[in-house]
Parts: sequence; C-alpha cells; structure tokens
Amino acid sequence: MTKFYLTTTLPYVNAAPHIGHALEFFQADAIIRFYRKQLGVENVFFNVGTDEHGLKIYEKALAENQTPKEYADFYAAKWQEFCKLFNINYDNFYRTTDPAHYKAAQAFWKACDAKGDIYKKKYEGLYCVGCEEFKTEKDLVDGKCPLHNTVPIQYSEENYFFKLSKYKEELLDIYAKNKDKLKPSSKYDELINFIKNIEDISISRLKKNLPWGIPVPGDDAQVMYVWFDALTNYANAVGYSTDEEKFKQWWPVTQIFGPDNLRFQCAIWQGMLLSAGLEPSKKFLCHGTILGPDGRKMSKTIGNVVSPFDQLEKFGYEAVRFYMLSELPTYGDAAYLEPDLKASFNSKLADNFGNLLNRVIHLANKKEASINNADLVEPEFKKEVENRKSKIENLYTDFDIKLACDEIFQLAEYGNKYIQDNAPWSEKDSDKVQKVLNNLSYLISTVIDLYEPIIPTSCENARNALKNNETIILFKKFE
RNA sequence: CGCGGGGUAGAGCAGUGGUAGCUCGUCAGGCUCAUAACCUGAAGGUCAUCCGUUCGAAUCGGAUCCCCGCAACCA
Repeated sequence: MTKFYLTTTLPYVNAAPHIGHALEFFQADAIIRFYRKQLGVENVFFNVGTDEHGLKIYEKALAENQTPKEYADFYAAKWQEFCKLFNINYDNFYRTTDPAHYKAAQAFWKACDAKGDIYKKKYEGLYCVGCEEFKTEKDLVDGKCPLHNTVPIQYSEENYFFKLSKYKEELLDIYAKNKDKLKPSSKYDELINFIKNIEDISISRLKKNLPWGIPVPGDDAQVMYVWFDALTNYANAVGYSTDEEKFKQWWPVTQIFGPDNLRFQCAIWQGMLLSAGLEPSKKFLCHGTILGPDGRKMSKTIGNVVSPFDQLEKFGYEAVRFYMLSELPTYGDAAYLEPDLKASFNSKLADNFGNLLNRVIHLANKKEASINNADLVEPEFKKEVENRKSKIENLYTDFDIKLACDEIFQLAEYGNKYIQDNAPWSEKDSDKVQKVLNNLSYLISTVIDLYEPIIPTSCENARNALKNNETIILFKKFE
C-alpha cells in the first residue's frame, strides 16, 4: 500500500502564530485530509511541531525570568491550541525538547560522523544571534548584520562542521533528474544557484556560551546548532534510529514550507540526509507569503498585520481557511483582503454550493422525491460528474489546491445550471423530477467529498443534511 | 551591475509557443424551487514598454521602466 507522509516546518517558538503559519498549516491539513480519503487514514502521516532550541530562545527565556524549557512549554502549548482552534488534524506533534528527540538527533549526528562528514575547525567569526548564523565581513553593512541591523558577536570557537560541500554534485544531480521535486518550478533556479555556491556549515556551539541545545555525542563541551537538531525531526518523527520498520514504511517525506526555508529544507537538510545514508525528501512545496491588505509585507510598524486569531473570531475558521486555500494562489505571494474573503465565501459557498444543497432538498421534500440513490443516477450525468471529479482529484494530487477549489466551484455551478435547465419545480412528470433531483443529490455528495479537505466541518453538516433531507442554511452570508 | 519575486479586463488571480481565461463587480434579460439566491447574454484587456527568435509569443531571448521582499515579529 502506498504511504504518504507530510510535514510542515517546525515553527520556532519565540512568537505567537501568525497568519502565514495559518496558511502553511491549512495547506498541509487540506492535503493530508485529501490523502486520508484516497489512501485511508492508516496510510497517511501528518507531522507538525515546534523548534525549541537555540540562542534566541535561551535569551528570551532569561529575559522573562524563565527556564528555556518553561518558555518552550508555554509556546508549544500555544501552538497546540492554535492547531485545535483551526482544526489542524495532525498525527504527531513533534517537540525538539522531547528526550526522544535528543537521542534521535544524536543518532543522526553519529551517522554523519561515521561517514566522515563531521570535522572540528577553529572558527573566528562574527555571529548574528538573529540569524543564528556566522557572518563574514562582506555580509555586513557598517559592521552590522543587514538582516537584523545588529552588531554580531565576536566568537572565537572551535566548532564542528558538516561537509555539506561534499554533497554539492550529488544534490545538483538529484535536482537535475527530478525537476518536479520542487513546487513551484519558479524557485528551481534560485535553489540551484544556492547549491552551486554551497559551503560547509558549522553545526555546533560551545556549551558554555549556549547551554540550551542538544549535547554533541562524545563532546560535553559542545551542543548542536539548532538548525541541525531541528531538521532531523522529519526523519525522527517516523522512527529514524528507533524503529526501522516504521521508518521504512513512511520515508521519504513530503515537505511544505515558506520561501525563507528553501535553502534549509532543499539543500542543507538534503545534504544531511545523503550523509546519513537516507533517501532525499520526496517532494517540496514552497508556498508564498501573505502580504498585508496594502500588498506589502506585514509589519507592525506599518500596522498592516493580520492576526489569525482576530480573523478566526471575526469569520470563523472555515471562512478564513476557505479564503486562504481557494482564493489566494497556492504558491505565490498574495495580499490578505477581508472584502475578498467575504465575497468569495458569500458567492462560492453560500450562493453557489449552500444554496444548491438547500434548493435540492427543499424540492425533494416538496415533490416527495426520493434522492441519494447512487445506482439510479443517469449514466450520462454520472459520467460528467465523474470526469470532473477525477480532474479535481488530479489537481489535489499535484498539490494545486486553489485550482482544485476552482474546479469544485465549477462543479457546483454545473449543478445550478442543470437544475435551472431541467426546472423540476414546474415539471409534471414525477419520474423526471425524481431523476433530476436524484442526479443532483449525487452531484452534491461529490462536491461535499471534494470540499471536505478544505472545509471539513461544513461538509459533515452538509452530508448529514443531505442524508436526512433536512433543509439547512449551511453557510450564513457575511454582511 | 548584491539577491529574489512580480507587472494579464474595475478588483483578485489562472494561463511556460497555436484563435486571451476564471471568480467578484457592472449592465440587460429570464426564472421563481432556494440563503434578494439561480440561469442566459453583454460591456470591459494592443497580456508594462521596446527590440529580437519563430510560420506563430502573455508564454522563449535581450534591453528599458515600474512595484514588492531581503531591519524587527516571521512562512
């Protein structure tokens, strides 16, 4: 049986979830719900979690008079709450402070080390805490990190390095042979460019400077660089180093992440996998950035930040989710516009889909027609619905969520056209009425199935209403 | 020449070589089962500009102009 394993990136626990996270989680959750339907729940695995080490967290925790662990616990709980509020139905919530993660990350380290890919090097450099990264003089502008506008800390350390450069050719080869590994293809050149200039990376820090990390195996003076330990989670989550059978079943992973993660997920992490002797990730989905209503990047200074919690309160999780999945481009940047959210909800869900459901049930009750009999659906009608359905399923399979939504909308619209053309309300022949309404009930149940990954709660309500011939207002329109 | 994304109907977007599409909005008509919903038709674009490749370009190449991201929160 085919297995499907999907993971989001693990958000760094130094801030509350924002609308961009919501996008990533929505997309992942929609994809996973689709695959659960296709393959069965036992054949899909959905991993999310939190990244909880590193200097930034250490410093923030100290500033708030907490231990780093307390600080991380607080935020991890917040993220779990976030998932609950937005109905993100994960199979596993991974925390990098989990003791099991320590072991697995160390096992991963040892595997790379055994391959001869980890070496010690004295490093004198400027470290930017914001980036969690060493900088060279030419990275700096006026002695400051251009990304964070801060003066980097002068470090002189002997650290462990990972021979990432060793895998340059192999990585290039992998991508040359699998150009569709990364979606969207527009990111491909950027990635190749990065890999061509790839260098070995520092993967540890001195423990006396940074106690908040996973100990390097066999060297108590050092802890792993946060990125190194965090990335291994994708493998560890499905049993790397602890349950080989399980791991074999699920690996390789499909990953979804934002544009800033491209190099980490597609280059560095893939190099680590090669070193550890594991298969590279199966597929990468790189979503876009949600911009403020003014079309610019969200910023507190400008004041164009959209909060997922505010949106939830205002519109409910499904309207927000529907808007972000069906209206915004799946892979491009897009502005978050509340008027568009309302308009798309009103027209596509309430007027188109909800209203169709309502009028069909109304008519069926009024005309005493029995519906929901899939065997009696007219072949030609059935064929039309099935054709559209398989087209939509293909779009889902290719992770083109927005395009799939467009087609589902068209299918419901087809139902509205059909009922209009056949006008069962003025039809005298009760057999004909019966047929038309039964056909429509079949179409509606197909729409319900196809929309379910996007708006699960409403689809369940719709299914119940259809089954019990209850007329309901499925979607209440926004003012 | 720092890196990258983008400029397609009033708005938001699809569309990577073959007669310009979708949703919303607007206008006109129809229907009346339904959440003032539904259906039909129409108006509206020289696909940023220029040059080139091609039988043929929104789509490929070059140049130019403009917008956006690459400081903090952060996908």
